[in-house]
Amino acid sequence: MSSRDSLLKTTKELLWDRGYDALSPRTIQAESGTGQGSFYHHFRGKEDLARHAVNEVSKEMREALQSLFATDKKPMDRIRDYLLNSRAGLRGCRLGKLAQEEAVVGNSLIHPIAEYFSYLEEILVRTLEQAKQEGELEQDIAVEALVAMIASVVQGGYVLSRARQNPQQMDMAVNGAWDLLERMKRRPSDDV
Amino acid sequence: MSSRDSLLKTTKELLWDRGYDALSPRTIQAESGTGQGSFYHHFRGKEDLARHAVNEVSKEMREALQSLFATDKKPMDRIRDYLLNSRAGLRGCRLGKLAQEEAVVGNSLIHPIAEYFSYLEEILVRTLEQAKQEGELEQDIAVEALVAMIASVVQGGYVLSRARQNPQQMDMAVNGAWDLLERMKRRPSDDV
DNA sequence: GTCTATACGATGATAGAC
DNA sequence: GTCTATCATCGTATAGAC
Repeated sequence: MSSRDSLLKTTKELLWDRGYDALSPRTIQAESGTGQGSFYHHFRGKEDLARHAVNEVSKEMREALQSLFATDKKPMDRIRDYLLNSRAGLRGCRLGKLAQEEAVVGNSLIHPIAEYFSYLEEILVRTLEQAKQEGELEQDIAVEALVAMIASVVQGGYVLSRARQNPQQMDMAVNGAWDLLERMKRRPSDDV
Repeated sequence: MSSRDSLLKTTKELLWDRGYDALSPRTIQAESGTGQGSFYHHFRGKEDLARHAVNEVSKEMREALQSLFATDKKPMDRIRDYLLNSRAGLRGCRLGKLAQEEAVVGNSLIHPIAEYFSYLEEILVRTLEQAKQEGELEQDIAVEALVAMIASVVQGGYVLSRARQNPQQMDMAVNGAWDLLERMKRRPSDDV
């Protein structure tokens, strides 16, 4: 692997665990086995490297979303698959965690992060609209709000898991959300 | 205000905005108008001061919860009040934000944070159980999961608001959650 | 209780040789 | 492309005078 790739790969991992502010060029160099020379030859500096890394993470996560939703399953089953997807609650969300840092908001780093959540919203809206059309979901549900709720439960699950140092908080949160959603699926008795 | 109080007050504010890691004794001194002498006279160091500050925040937030839930309203109305409570989405949760920092987890700071969320869980469980007893909520709902979902939606609302730099994400998330909960309230037709 | 002086490692980056 | 040397500044804390 080239020095550049090595720097990027290491930075992606370190960003996940320590965040942006607590990350130092020296640490990245040590972990990736590269030196000053490579670091500043390939990137303008810490922010530049981090931006490239976050861009990659954002892209990877959008692709993962896409393949998760690109199935023949019924809309609400895709929602269920998303919600109940396995997650490392204690480690936190690769992007959501960064959004909590002051040094990230008001920085170029926020854009690829916002882009991911924007895409998540888009794909969830599309899926729920389809669920409505196919009669899986009641017509009078406010889709935008429901989408924000679904995305929030996942992000909040990470926060609770970390705050309580208990990975199960994540599982309980998404299960609670799915429980409600499932009951919301149009009942036979509601048929027109 | 005494130097000690001034240090604590300033630290609580700075912790909210910048978090623990990005906070420096020098900054606290500058913002609070105190000097080295006062800082290290009243506290052992940065972590000690931060712990006192977070303890106070945790206590304040638990008291706020308590007074929010100490009403004669029906259980589900108290849940509604909690969910739809006004929140500064862009600023983030004073405690949830800290839980995302690596320097906080695995530190004495995590305890007052966990304590708050533990208390929140307790109070929500109690309220939902009461809602069941009073027939406001269907009997077969899993309370623990629902509670984790409610707490998560709030925390996730903060994350989404910051990630998208849009305070409305918080409002949409809690509204989406309340919308589902309201539909879950036991319908007249379900009466035994 | 508060002040100033001082210390030492870490941070983020530049300079120039190879 | 990569290395080593160097730098100004910040972060966290101690020492001792007042």
